[in-house]
Amino acid sequence: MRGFIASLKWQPGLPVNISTTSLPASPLCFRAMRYSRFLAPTLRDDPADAEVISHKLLLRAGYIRRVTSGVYDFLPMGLRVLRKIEQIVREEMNRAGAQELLMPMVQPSELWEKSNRWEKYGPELLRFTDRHNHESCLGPTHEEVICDLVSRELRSYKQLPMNLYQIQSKFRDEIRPRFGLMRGREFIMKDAYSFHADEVSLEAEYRNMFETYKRIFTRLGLKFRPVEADTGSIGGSASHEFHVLAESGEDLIAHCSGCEYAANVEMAESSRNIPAGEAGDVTGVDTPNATSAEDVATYLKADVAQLVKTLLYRITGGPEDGNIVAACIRGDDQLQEIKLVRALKATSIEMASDEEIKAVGGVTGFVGPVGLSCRRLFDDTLKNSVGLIAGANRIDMHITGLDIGRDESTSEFADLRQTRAGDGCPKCGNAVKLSRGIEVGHVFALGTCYSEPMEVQFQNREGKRSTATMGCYGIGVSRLMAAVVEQCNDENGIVWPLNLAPFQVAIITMGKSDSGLEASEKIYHELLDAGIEVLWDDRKERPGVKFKDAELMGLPIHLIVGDRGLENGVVEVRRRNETKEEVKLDQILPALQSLLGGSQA
RNA sequence: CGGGGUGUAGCGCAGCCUGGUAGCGCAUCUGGUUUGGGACCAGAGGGCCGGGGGUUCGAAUCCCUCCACCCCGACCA
Repeated sequence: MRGFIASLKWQPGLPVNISTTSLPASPLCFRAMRYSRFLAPTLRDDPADAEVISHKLLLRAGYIRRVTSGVYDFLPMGLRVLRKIEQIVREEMNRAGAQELLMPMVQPSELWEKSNRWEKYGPELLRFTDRHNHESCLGPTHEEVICDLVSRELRSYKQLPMNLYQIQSKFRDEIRPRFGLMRGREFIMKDAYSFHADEVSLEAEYRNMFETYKRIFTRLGLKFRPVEADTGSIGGSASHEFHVLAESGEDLIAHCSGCEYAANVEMAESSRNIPAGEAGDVTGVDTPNATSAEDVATYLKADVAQLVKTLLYRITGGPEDGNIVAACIRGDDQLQEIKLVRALKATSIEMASDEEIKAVGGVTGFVGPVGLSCRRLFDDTLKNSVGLIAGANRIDMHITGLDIGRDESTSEFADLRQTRAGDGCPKCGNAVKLSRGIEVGHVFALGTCYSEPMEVQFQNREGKRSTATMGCYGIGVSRLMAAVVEQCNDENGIVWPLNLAPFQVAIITMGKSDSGLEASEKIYHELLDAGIEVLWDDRKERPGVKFKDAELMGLPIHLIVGDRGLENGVVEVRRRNETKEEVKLDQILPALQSLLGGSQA
């Protein structure tokens, strides 16, 4: 080793000529895509801790490896796919007129204090101090940094609108990371931020991004659906999520069978059949041990929908901070907690304890709206209803004949129930369906909620200082990789679409003779020269092993070079699990180019 | 945060109940036979049995404690 080190010479003063036209070949460069030299370790068994198909397959096929909870390595093949997804996103963002930049992952606490999020953002924000005892965090998102940047550079309305984006790693210390790349703590995201002089301009850009997202997800070959989304605690005027439809999705979305309406169940509105109750006087009835809505309905031989479920929550944030609030819905409905949070302008809610229930006059198991000392909200479907049944706030008792409009002077109504499959669409009345979705994109008209505190100001047409209006637009790039696999797989492994595959072609060399290897190497170089991405499986493995691996990895085109075909001067070209044909040796390139659509070279 | 579960070789697991210093399959390495759908034979390497503490002559095994990871729940008066 010592002699080797001495042989590495640097002579100062000598000009270094680096020719870009005739690069000397590194000893490794022609080996790079030979499987025998390539880091793509496949596993025969499913790793025990992988639950969803994309997690299993990406691990087994050698795309990713786990480093720690919610944090992954992208191996060479994984990175190749990631780059392709990024490139599609990048091309479409650029086409839409956005400019790429790169912001830091480490952010100073000052910026977050300025936006008031240092306090508001929960434990998801990973905070730390540096050696100077300076408080910092890992960026879960970049509104603060972009606002800081733009506020320094923005002077005139003439500079607006502008849309800046980056493709960068984010860190969110999720409560429960799971499903591999689907919900990681560290993940790669494309985030764009637009700045505008007025609402009209923001709306135009929102629409522009909406269309851009449709293009992106279409190019990625995904079955997706834009859905109306909760604007969250941030406020803002409009928000859409883009969901990839998949069984493993963590979100529930409601979509109409008759029109375009689609919304996250966190906010989906819908109509339901409201049973006609019979009016009567409020009467107490004994309901021994009947606490659940179903039990009470059965016991009283009544329709569950005529029951009023009264749920008590402890509220955090907003005007009701620290208070207990009652939410009333029909017995056969479920409370959509996000709707309650929104109705109360709260940040979070939690079910009240037995002591808290008691403190506001309730009796656990027999809580009803009548007689509670706390604020009460009723679901819209309870308006104008008569003959309702509710808890009596006395042990083993309910009341019948309740008419909220008649019996309650200070009744507040809001949409609190969760949409159910079969409910009526709020737009057209047709039946609503529920599907699972993976949220892969989110567009958001923010308004001035960040630009105001961050002082993103400019001089307007009238010469006065004005605050910029903002939009933000995110795409989960690494999550997309998992989402694609969720949709594109079969019993043998991943089935990448051509434009996302890490390699378009796998050369599978079989047989024992040297002629197979020689022919393969020739083809390998021919394809490389033609700009085709190819992984040459030159390993000394049996054919079955090579077929299985190529299929597991999801490579779209397999070129099988074997002695049997070579004797006749042909190789076999297969599309994964589809057609196969024999192609003469000198026709390989044109055959592949036609399969690849001619655009890949 | 709460509840449940699992940590033993790169991956998948057995051994633990009933203590005696570690095993199986796949993968890896060597040699040979094979070669169009996850081969076979022979041999080999690889493990502070998640960490720490305790009980014991002796701990993967029993006890305590910490940690990591996975699953479920945040569905309800």
